[in-house]
Amino acid sequence: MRYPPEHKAEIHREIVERAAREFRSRGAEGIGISALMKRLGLTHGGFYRHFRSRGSLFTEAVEHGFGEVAARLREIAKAAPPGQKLQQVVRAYLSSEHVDHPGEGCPLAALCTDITHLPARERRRIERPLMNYIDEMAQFVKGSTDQERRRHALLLFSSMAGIVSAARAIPDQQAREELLQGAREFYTSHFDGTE
Amino acid sequence: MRYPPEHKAEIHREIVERAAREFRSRGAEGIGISALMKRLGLTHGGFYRHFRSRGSLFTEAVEHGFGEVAARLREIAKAAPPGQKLQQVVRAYLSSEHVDHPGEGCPLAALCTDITHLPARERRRIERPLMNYIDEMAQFVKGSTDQERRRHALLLFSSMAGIVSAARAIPDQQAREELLQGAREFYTSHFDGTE
DNA sequence: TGTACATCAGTGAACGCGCGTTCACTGATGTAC
DNA sequence: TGTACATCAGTGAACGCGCGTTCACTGATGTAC
Repeated sequence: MRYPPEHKAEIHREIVERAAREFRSRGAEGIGISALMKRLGLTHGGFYRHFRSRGSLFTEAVEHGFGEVAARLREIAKAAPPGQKLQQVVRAYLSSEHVDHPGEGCPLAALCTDITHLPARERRRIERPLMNYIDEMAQFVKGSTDQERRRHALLLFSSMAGIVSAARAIPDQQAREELLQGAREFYTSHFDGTE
Repeated sequence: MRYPPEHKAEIHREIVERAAREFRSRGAEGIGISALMKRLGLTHGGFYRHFRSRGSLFTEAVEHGFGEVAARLREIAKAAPPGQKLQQVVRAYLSSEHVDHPGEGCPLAALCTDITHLPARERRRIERPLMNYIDEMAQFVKGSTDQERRRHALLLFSSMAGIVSAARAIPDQQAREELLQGAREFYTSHFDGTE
């Protein structure tokens, strides 16, 4: 079959979006090419018209995930009353919503250990989108210079990713909610640069 | 061959110790039964005299890992001058030593996402050793009641696990060291209960 | 004391399965003439 | 305008491989008599 000229790019994007969701919620080994393509109504054979390999898709999916989360948090900050931008961002990040829906959440929280085990080449591809994400968040974080704000943002988001990961690992609902609640208070009071 | 009566328990322990190391440094899917047994000078067939399944070993290895790290940090606190216990513990946890040697480090930092994807039954088995670890660390953490210290300890160690994971994901050595340095200062100054 | 048998950690071939990847083929549409 | 051919995303069978798991067998030592 012949497809319209924009068709290929669209399918490519659909695969990446779906993969970004599935990898975050099930882990890097949690879904195969065949199952992934089936979810888009396609078969596995066509996959290699779009990607060099499964690993390449994983990297691209992680990159996409960082962009997606940055965009979401950007909107939340935009909609927040002045002086409450960081508070709202931290609340969204440390929400049980985020803990319960890894598929739409931060790749750092959902895939950090998988990223760690990536070949160096792939890991370097991820570095820039990660740093763009952090740099964008830096504007809401306290600090007297841009550099200091960036350092604080990396510290804050690495820590919060740890909180979200740990919350997901804790089966007890109450302990989980307590951790999130405590963390929200702690991080909003120590990193706010917008008040 | 017939082996001395304590032989089986010894081999069992050796497998768990080695698995705890390999899983932490390579991830839950990073090593197979065959390669693991070979590293102990054994063959894969005998594995099932010791464990019901690979998954069961993984859980046991994680449990072992928590005990191991708790013991190491306990010794560090013990050896620290009074008033510097938490500081030393945080320094050890947030050291580049820890970042560079996941195999001997905290399972929360090395395997959090793998733990998240465990079947509920296995995840619950891990809960107690994790909480024992946290509870033991709680004595060094600020707070006016035991409960508050425990809540702070969970917050602190989840956050620090996130820092260590993120540091491992960051290829740039300088950015990594900067993150660790900043985090050491931040967490020692905000959670110390021994000064 | 000697003999026959039981035990059981360990061995390594074999099995089954899933997965990433390849490849010959399809078929609707675009292009050349 | 019509005909022959090229294009290329997608299909699904097939391949190769690794891995978890099983199982018949080994053989040193313990136990029963």
